[in-house]
Amino acid sequence: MEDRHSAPGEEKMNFYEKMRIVCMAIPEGKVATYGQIAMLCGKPGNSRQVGYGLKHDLAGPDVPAFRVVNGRGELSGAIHFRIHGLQQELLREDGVDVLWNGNIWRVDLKKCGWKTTVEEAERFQRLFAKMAK
DNA sequence: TCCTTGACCTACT
DNA sequence: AAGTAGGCCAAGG
Repeated sequence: MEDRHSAPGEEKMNFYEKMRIVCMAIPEGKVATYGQIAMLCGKPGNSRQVGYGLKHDLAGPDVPAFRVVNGRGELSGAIHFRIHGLQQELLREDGVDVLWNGNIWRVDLKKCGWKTTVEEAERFQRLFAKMAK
């Protein structure tokens, strides 16, 4: 039982459902980090679960997983796409510059990172609360 | 339960 | 720039 310990009125939507909402909101031409998504889901510190969820398709189909990179702008999940090189290609189609540094593909977060505010994060929390009602 | 594994993160060199 | 150390935490064995 999952919400065995939840108090009355407490959040009922699970992490991966929230992940889907947040990922779908990443603007075209921008990228988000695992930590940023975890935070927007109301779970700062759960960045590893974002990667886990994407790897196992727990956020549902057609989520733009290719727009998710690590905190240094590296395409650390590229290896896990069905087709080799797919993430780079999709980002390029998005208009994002992807560079090979001799070891791993990366993007410039300063330039194409999705900038989110605390207000925006709070708006997501209210949305989740409403959806779980 | 305890232990290991990871599409991670920050701080520090 | 790139590498390391320590921390993080859900999942699965």
